[in-house]
Amino acid sequence: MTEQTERYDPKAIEVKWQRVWADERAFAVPNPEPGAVKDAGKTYVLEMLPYPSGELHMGHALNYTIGDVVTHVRRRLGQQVLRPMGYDTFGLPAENAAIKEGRHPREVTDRNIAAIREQMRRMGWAIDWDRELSTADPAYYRWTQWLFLRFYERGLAYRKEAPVKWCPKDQTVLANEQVIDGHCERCGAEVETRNLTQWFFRITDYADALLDEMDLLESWPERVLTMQRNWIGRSEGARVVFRVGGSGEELPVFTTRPDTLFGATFMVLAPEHPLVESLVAGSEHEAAVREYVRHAGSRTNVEREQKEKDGVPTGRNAINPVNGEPIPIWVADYVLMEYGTGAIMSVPAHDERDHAFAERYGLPIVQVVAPEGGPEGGEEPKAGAYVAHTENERLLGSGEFSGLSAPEGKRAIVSWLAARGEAEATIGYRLRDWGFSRQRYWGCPIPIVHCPECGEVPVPDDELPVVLPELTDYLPKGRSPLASAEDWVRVECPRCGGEASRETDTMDTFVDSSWYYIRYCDLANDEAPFDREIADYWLPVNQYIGGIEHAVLHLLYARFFTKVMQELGLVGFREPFARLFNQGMLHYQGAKMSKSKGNVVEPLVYADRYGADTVRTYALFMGPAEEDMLWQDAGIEGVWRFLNRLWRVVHEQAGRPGSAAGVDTPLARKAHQTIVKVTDDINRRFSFHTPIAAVMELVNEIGRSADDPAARFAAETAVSLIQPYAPHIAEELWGVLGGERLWEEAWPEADEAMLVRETVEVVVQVNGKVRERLQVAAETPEEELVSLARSSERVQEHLNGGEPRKTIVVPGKLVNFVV
RNA sequence: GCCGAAGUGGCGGAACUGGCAGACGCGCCGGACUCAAAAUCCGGUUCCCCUCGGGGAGUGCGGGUUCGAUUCCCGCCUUCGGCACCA
Repeated sequence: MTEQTERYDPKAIEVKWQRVWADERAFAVPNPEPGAVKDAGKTYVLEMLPYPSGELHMGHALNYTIGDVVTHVRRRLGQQVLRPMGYDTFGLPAENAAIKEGRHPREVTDRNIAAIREQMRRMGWAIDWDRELSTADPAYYRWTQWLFLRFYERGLAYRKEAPVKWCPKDQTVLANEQVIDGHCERCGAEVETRNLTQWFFRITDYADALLDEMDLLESWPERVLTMQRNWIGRSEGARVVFRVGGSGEELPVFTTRPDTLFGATFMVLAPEHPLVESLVAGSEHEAAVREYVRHAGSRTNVEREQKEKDGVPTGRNAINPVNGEPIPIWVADYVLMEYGTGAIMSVPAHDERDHAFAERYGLPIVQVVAPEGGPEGGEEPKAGAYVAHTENERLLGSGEFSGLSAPEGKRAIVSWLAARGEAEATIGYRLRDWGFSRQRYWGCPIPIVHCPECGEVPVPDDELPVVLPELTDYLPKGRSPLASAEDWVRVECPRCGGEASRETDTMDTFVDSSWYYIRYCDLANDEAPFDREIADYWLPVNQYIGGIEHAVLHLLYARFFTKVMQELGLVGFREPFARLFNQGMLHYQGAKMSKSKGNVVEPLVYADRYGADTVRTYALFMGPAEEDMLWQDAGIEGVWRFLNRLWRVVHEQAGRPGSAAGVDTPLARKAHQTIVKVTDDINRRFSFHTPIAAVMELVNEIGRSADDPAARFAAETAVSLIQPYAPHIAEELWGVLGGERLWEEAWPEADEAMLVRETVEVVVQVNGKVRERLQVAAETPEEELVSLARSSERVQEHLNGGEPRKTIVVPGKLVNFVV
């Protein structure tokens, strides 16, 4: 063997094997025959698809390498693994990238997709390249539009005027989920609230299903479920009807604390509340209220939250239904029109915000609930006492309800009022309908025609897709760029044939990605988005992998879409992703790795230097993949050295006879233990970094005991186990050892016989202090164990020749003499 | 404020069911090879004390359970993440 062939040259071998995999379509998997029974042997492994807004960054490398390890291991365990790839082409990320370059988004995304595809091949990921899609492909978005029409028919997609979030920089409406702390998720600009006519999906109808059906999920990170629960924000309470004094007009409020109704001392309306104007019309308060409402409207959401609470009185009263008492009605912008009814009953003794407001304006504070052991029933609560809500509170000063516990009080008061038609138990949600229309060019057109005669008319299915017109000037202008494509906009009304115009807003990119995971199953279908039988065969996705940033975006939307598709009879499952894995964020040079911070690490730069195998292995060796990880340039060197060591060790063993059958040496045992450890870590614990350490340990051991009769077997084991991480070098070394097509070899199984421990270690203590450790036969009987332990010199020394007062024996683990 | 996660060497991190804390890697120290260097290989590396046999302390802090706790329980502290004028 020459010096040349012995040097590890990742570039050469990686190109070589990637070509083999491409030529053989090594990771393609066929669809089932019609009528095929879904069996346990199928697996769908999916990673969130990339935006083609740039090139691959290390976050992608981590994401897709996790999926790759899962894919390889499951394939080698004999499963049929579907593992496709696509591009989330439409949307702001890609369009903004195109604007920056001054080119057309189609051109930029086509180029980026080509680059990303090439980079993915260079990373050697085991992708079924026959199943590749782009959401901006008319053959794909035709079905996005088709699905929209099905939602529309059911009233689940609708248009209305509503206060919506507007990003002044990106010049488009955003979904609530795309607003982070009052700022645009993409560009960071502070968002405004505008009243606009927009398209919405009725996701709020599915709030309970989205919560309750979390039970159907096999394994999702708790933090994602918590985030979704928080986002949906279900709270049980009651709608209670107050009436305006004098007019008797109804003024319903939503409250989660009906037990405190007797403590309501004033009422507050949001400035946007429709009744505000009529309440003050013609009164001495009119001018001041109008001025307040106007001023509140000009404040940004952030200002509204940060300032001290302020408000103005209307001079009118509301009648508290529990006791008929009149309480003043105020207008204040700490009450939000979007939540509940836009009006609240204020209980300053039991709500922090109401308390602050009451203090400022000298409004009465009446305590009506107290913790158990606090003030007794009849006792007058101290004026100004503010009591925070706790679990075991009792009602006081609440008429006939005094003495009840808070939960009992809630139920009793609500049913008492409900009997008079003045209250009903209701549930409030934080979740709003998903506003999905965008005033941007680069998105899926909404297949609706506006006709002066017929109103909104859906585009007939057979006219789909409504193709996005090619515009040279597509820049955002605050209104939809599509409106300037006059020839495209002008259209015959599908219903009456009269002159009509197309909808010019486009869909949010999250609509495109809400169903892509099903399209992969049946990519070529041009009669339906997918065949139900095929979809039901592959889905739900067995293992979904992606970043935490989509916890309340994509992951919530996709769950919603799936539920609707199931109700439409399109699929037979309610949840799209059975198991979810969120990889952590990467940190580098003291900050989260991100483009904006300019500290991104590009996988291909490192792949050029060390090879893709080193990058892949290091990406997972950094630490637990579900936690944030620190990229260290020195760390990747360690993996590079490991692969070189593996290379050398295997070549040393290549000339030796292969079999390990019947060989029982320390190294053979080590190899078997490593198999168990690696298999267990990947399959049971879903841990990807410790297996690498285990293989490193094995390789070190082989290097130290190259003459062990099992050394060659141990080397084979190491190659086989590292294959999911470093498939190219593993393939090459497998060849050196005389094998071929390792990617199709069975995953190694440990020989049970090698793992039986004939001896166990027993800890011997005197008075709880460890004095000796004995290796004894596993089946040593108790008495023998005790006498063995007692005969130890070191133990006798501490027993001082005396008899132990007590002896504790845990077979196989411990003998403790208590003196 | 509410909810969730996490605190282990100089660093990233191991430790499965309560049983030798610090696997593996980085860094550092020493050695081999070399004219020399790089690369590679071998050994050492939690801290303190030491008569070089060993002894003591140690997994954020304080308690508890246990023969035995990084692991289980109670109470704190700190950090990170999510939600938050949501009534």
